[in-house]
Amino acid sequence: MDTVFKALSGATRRQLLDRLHSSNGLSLGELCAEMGMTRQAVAKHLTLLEAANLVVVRRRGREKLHYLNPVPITEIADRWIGKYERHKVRVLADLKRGLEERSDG
Amino acid sequence: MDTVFKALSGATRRQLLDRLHSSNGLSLGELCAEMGMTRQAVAKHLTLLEAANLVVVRRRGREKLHYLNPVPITEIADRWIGKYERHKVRVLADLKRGLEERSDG
DNA sequence: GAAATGTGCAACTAATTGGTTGCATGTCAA
DNA sequence: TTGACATGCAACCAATTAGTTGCACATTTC
Repeated sequence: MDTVFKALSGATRRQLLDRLHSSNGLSLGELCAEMGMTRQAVAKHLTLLEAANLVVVRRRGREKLHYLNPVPITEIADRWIGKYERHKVRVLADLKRGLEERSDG
Repeated sequence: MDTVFKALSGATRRQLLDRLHSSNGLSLGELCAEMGMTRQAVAKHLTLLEAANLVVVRRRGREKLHYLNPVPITEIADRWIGKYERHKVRVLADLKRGLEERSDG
């Protein structure tokens, strides 16, 4: 659980999750594109994401394919939002998002 | 949004949220108890939690009361879990939790 | 099997972070 | 208005982190 928060704490790692969210199953090389840093740096970040089980990998020949695993993310909310509180909070969040989209979205 | 992840990245700050989750509206002094560090350190952590809007405060005389705000936490999940994917992932998370409770809980 | 491609591992540096100490400010009670 | 309590602010230090460079290993292709 600790590892999940650690993994999510870095902007680079969140960006990697964004990439995988919009295009799942990318290789290390593909993930490096547009990241503006060395391949080794990206690989280190992916190691943390794997340790947190936020990313799972599958090898294909010399390539390593990365897939986003959303389960640990839901467990974050479960820690501080009670089961019967969820719906109420979701309504609030949706309302907030709606207002933001109208004003500056 | 960035500030939320930064705030959640520290174990001490997560512990503070735990305290507020089980007993909302505590003062700085009350939050310091059982934290095993100086008041100033705790105050710094609370500053970050406020900046992230995870904690909102209300002054009462010379005291500063702290309240947990769960909305930013739901927004984390929204970033990487699509609206129509939520239900499926929740079922998986509940299943996982159920299995864990049976085995080692 | 040699070259090109894709990845793995380790040492190093600059910047950030988590905690400390010391002192200042504001509020309540007598 | 003095003393006690609750909090605020700033300088400082040790440990962690984000990125780098350099080299090694594995797989495909010719």
